[in-house]
Amino acid sequence: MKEKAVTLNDIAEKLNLSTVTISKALRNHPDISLKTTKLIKTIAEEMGYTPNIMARNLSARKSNTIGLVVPKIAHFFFGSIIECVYDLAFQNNYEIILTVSQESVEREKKHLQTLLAMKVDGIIVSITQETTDFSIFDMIERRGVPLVFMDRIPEIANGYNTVRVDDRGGAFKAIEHAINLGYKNIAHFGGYHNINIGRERKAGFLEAMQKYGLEVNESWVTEGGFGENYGYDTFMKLYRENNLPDLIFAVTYPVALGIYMAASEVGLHIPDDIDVICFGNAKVQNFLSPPLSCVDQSTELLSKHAMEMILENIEKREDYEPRQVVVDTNLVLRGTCIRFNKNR
Amino acid sequence: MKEKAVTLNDIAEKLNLSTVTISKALRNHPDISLKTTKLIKTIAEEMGYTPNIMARNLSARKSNTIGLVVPKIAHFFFGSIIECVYDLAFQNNYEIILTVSQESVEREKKHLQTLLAMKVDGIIVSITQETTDFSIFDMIERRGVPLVFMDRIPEIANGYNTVRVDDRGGAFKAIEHAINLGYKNIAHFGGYHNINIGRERKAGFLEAMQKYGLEVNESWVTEGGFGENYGYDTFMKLYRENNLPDLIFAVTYPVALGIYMAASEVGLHIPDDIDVICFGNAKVQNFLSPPLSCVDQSTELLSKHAMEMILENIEKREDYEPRQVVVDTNLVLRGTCIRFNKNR
DNA sequence: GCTACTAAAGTAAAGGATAAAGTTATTCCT
DNA sequence: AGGAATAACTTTATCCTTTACTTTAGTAGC
Repeated sequence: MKEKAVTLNDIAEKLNLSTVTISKALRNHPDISLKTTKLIKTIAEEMGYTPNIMARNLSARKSNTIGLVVPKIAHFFFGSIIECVYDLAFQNNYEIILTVSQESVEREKKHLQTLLAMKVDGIIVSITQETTDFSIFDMIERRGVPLVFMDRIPEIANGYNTVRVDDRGGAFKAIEHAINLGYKNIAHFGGYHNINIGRERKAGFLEAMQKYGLEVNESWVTEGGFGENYGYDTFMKLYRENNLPDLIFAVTYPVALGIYMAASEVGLHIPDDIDVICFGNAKVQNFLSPPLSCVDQSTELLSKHAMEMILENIEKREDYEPRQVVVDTNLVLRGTCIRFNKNR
Repeated sequence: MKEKAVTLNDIAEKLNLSTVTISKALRNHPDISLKTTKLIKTIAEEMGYTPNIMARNLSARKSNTIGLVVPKIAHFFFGSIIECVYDLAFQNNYEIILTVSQESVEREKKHLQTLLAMKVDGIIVSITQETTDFSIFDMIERRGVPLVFMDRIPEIANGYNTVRVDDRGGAFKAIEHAINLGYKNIAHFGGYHNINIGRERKAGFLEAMQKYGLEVNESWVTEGGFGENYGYDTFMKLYRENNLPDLIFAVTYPVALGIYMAASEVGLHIPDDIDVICFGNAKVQNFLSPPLSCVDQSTELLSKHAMEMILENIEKREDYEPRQVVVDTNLVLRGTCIRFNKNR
C-alpha cells in the first residue's frame, strides 16, 4: 500500500554508483561529470526521488530555514509582514518556520526554544507586549544564532540587529500636519508604554505639541492598548463627560475603528463633528466613510531590511556587525484630517 | 565565542552513562530508575540541553509536524484559519509548517514537495483558484501521508478528507432571507467557477431564486474573482448602463467593499438606494457604514474539524477511512439587507 | 543450588544525507 | 620516463537520536 520514499541509496544501487556520487550529482557538484550528472538526475526524477530534508539538515549543519516569531497573525500589520517575509524567503530559497506567541510571554519563550531545537539558521522576532525577560535572547546570541528584532524591539537593543519604524517621527508628522491645518485640541489614544511603539508614538505626539506651544490636556492622553474596544470605550467616556477634543490621534487603526463605531453610535459625524487620524495603514481604511487618514508604515521595507540583515548575518557569521535600521513613515491623507472645521 | 550545543553524548560523558540511557531518561522511559532519571534531568537542565529535532525526527521517523498550505495570509479568512490551526497545533504539541502559494499553482506544487521532503506527519491544504492538476495529491496519498482539503477543495474529492463550508446552503439562506424581505431584483457578483466556492455560492443563489419563482437577469450574474476591484468595476459598469439591481449578493466581502466604494463615489446610499449582502465574515464589516450583513463561515469549526481529522488519520494510519465534513453557516444581519425599501 | 524472572543499564544498528579525505585512471609537462 | 596535476569517483566518518536487542546483577520460587 504505502510506497516507501526513494533515497539516495536506492538510486545508487540501481546505477551501481556510490551514494555520495548521487548526492553530489544532484547538487551539481563539479566532481561529477556532466554525463553522469545528467543520467543520475534523469533516473532520480524517474524514481520519484525527494530528498529527506531532516537528514540533509542534520548532516549539513544548515537548515536553510529562518524562524519567525510574531505576536499575532489575523491582524493586518502582521499579516502583511508575514506575507512579505514569506515572499522574500521563497525568493532566496529559504523556508520559514512561523510561530505565533499570541502575546503570551511563555509561548514566545517556548517557541524560541523550539526554533533553536530545530536548528534554524536565524530568527526574526517581534516581541510580545509583555516581554521583559531577555535572557533567552542572550542565550540565542551565545549560541551564535543570528537574530533580528523587528518592529517590536526590546528597550536595550544595543548589540542586536533591529529593524523598526520611525514611530516618533511618524507621530510627529501627523500631529504637525494637523496643527498646520489649525487643530489645537488634540487627543492621543495611546498604546501601552512598556512597548516601544506605545512609548514612541506618544513621544512624537508630545514633541509636536510642544514644538508648536500647544497645551496638552492630560485627560485626552490615555493609555490602554491597541484594540477596538479601547478606542470605543475611551471615546464614550469622553463623550459622556462632554469632554471631546477636535481631533483624536489613535495609536493603531483598530483603535480608530472603535472611535468610528462610537461616533456613529452617538450620532457624531467624522470628520465634521470630530476628526480622527491614526498610526498604521490597512486596506480597509479606504472603505470606511470617510476614508481614514493615517501614518503608513511600510511592511515591505520592514520585512526587506529584516530579511537582508538576517541573510547577511547568516552568511558572514562571526564577521558580522549588528545594525540598527529605522524605516521612515509616510503620511497618507484620505478623508480625515484634511481640513479644520472652524464652526465646531 | 560560539557555544556548541549540548548533545545527549555530552551529558552521557559527564555522568559516565550511555547516550541511550540519557535519551531514555529524558523521555521518561521505564527502563531507567527514577533516581537516575531525576539526576539526568537535573544535569541536562543545568547544561542547557536542547534536543536536536532534526536528529530526533530522522531517527524516530515522526516529526510531530503538520504542513499547511494556503493561498493567502494577509486576508481575514485565511488569517483566522491559520491562527486557529496554530492554536490547535500548539495544544496538541504539534508544530505547523505554513506555506503560502500566493494563488500560484507552481508554488503550491513546490511547497507540497517541500513538505513531503520535510517528512511532515500530515498536510492540510486549501488549493489555489487555478489548481487543476491533482496528480501531486495522488502521490501524497500513495506515500501514505495523511491529507485534508480545507475550504477550497478539488472537484473530485472522493477518497480524500475534506472540510468545507456549506457554501450553497449559506448562499441560499441569504437570498431566501432577502426574498422574504421583498427583494426581487437581485444580482450576484460571483467568483470564479473553477473553484468550488465560486460554483457553490452561485448554485445556492440560483436555487433560491428558482424556488421562489424569481427571474434571473443574466446581466446581473457575473463571474470575476474575489477582490475589491471586481466589485468596484462591475458596479460601475451596471451603473453606467443604468442597470443596477435592488440588491447585490457579493461572493466575498472584498467584493462588497468594492461595491461600497463605488456606491459612495457615485453618491448612492447603501442600503436605501442599493442594498448589499455578502458571503464571508470579517471584523471590519462592523465598522463600515452601514455595517455589512453577511453569511458567516466559522473558521474555528473549519480548523477544528481539519485538525481533528488529520490527527486521527495520523494516529490510525491504515485503519483510517477518509471523511467529508460540511460546516454549517450563519446569517449575520447588521446594517444591510434588513428591510426592503419600496420607494426605490 | 538451580531456574526463571525483572529491573536497569548497555551495545549495535539504523535513519538519510554530507564533508573530508582517499583512490584510480588519465592527461600534461619537461 | 618520471612526476605533478586533474577528473571522476569511492570510502569513511559524522550529524544526533531512537529502536531493537543484549547484558548484568539481583531477587523470588521451589
